[in-house]
Amino acid sequence: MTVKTRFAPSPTGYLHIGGARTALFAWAYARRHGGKFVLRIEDTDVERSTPEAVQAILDGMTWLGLAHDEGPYYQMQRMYRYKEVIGQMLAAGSAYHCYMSREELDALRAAQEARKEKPRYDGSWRPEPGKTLPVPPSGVQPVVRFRNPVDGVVAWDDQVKGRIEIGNAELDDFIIARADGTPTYNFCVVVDDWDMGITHVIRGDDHVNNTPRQINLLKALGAPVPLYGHLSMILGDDGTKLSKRHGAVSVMQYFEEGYLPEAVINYLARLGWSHGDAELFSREQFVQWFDLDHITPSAAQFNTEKLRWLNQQYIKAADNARLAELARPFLVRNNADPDNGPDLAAVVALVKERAATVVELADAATLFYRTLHPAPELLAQHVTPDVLPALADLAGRLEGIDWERGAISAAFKETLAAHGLKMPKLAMPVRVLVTGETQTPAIDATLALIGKEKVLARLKAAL
RNA sequence: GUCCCUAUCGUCUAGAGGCCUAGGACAACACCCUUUCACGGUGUGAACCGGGGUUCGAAUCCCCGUGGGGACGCCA
Repeated sequence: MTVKTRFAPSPTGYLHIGGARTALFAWAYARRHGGKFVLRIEDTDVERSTPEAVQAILDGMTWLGLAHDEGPYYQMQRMYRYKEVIGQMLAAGSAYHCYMSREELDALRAAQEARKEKPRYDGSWRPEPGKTLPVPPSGVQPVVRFRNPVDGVVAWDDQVKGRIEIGNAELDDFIIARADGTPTYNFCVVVDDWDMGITHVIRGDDHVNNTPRQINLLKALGAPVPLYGHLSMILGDDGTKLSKRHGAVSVMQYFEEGYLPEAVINYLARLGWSHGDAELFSREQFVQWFDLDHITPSAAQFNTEKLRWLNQQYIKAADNARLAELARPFLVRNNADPDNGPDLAAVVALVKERAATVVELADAATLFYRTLHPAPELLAQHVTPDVLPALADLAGRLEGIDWERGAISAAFKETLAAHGLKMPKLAMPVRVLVTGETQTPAIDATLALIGKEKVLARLKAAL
């Protein structure tokens, strides 16, 4: 049997971090077993589904590198199939028309809640042997309900949570087609998973309660029941449910904040899954290791600090030319022109050890492309009158050398020796004068990249 | 309210009855390295929710509490 998994988002918003992890796990499972990964867009909620959201989900998956082998399928394009199956179920008696109005239903639920009961449909229109059904009111479009078994339990061995059993007594006859004829979620999922030959349903655990209904439906249809694995939810940094408040709405936001997709993948993989003590591993390694047995059944809290650390590890290891291209737009945003100054890849090589994100990388690179004027208090603090002679001496020595790091370093050391100073005493004022900052890479390497002319001009301006 | 799931350092987690005086990682703190800031290195503090069982032995199995989460839609 070929493994087939699917990711089935509803296009009502962006691909958020929880959805991304679900997609990652479903993708990895298919890859791990040489199977297929299906993308299915569940757009039957016409009110809330948008083409923009579909695109956003596609973009997010692409950025993360989660390619699907089949699809995307769109449920709205499969209406003919759902209607066909509903017709069959009606004919077979496993589904029936229900004429209870919304108002009646609301009243029923309200009464049940008042009695502290679990709100559920009471089966008024459910056909039973020897039971006389009410007369269908005229002018009312009926919904179609599934005739759920009354007795027994539905059980499955959840691939992450273990065995789960739910009594049929807890379930009611849920609606599979609305009054306007459109099918509902639980029904479409079942028909799709069946038609598409899905073998492993890996999804969020908010679907645990839907699973028994879907299994009953599958059985009524004579369809095979796939294996289910329910992933617990991801909580925000503050331990509460993820929402817009946490700024983690869309995975693309991580792109905008300067995270590398491989870092996000690595982080997400470790959130709720583990392989011994392994923390830092490639996508390929992840696919080789991934299994359902080591998924944590409880909810996990998102930790931006750790994501940052991982991202930093990936930035340090990343190719300079690639990082340069990624940083370029952020440099431009900083009003720096990356084409007017030292080679960006060389700058990136120098600053990447002190950047946790591409944004920070660009920020650190900015001083190489823009004249930054030091704040007066920095000048007052570092460029004190007693270092002026040493600075003048240094400027003189720099003027006569070949402009490369080793020679610059030598000029510093000679100046230090001549004036009996320690490195920071001289390097800090130079740093402030030339870059406008107190935090830069090693001063000799920094000066080497900025260029002789600019360095000398800025130094002399202070003397 | 009913049903379902869940519970190890602040956080992510290792742990499948003895290998656990509970391991790793992020974060914190200290020290080292050092040309500022970082990086890197070394080290320290930090957890099995509570109570009952089962067992020679329980973080691991069972039960009951408690905390957290989810579901109970003509949403998905």
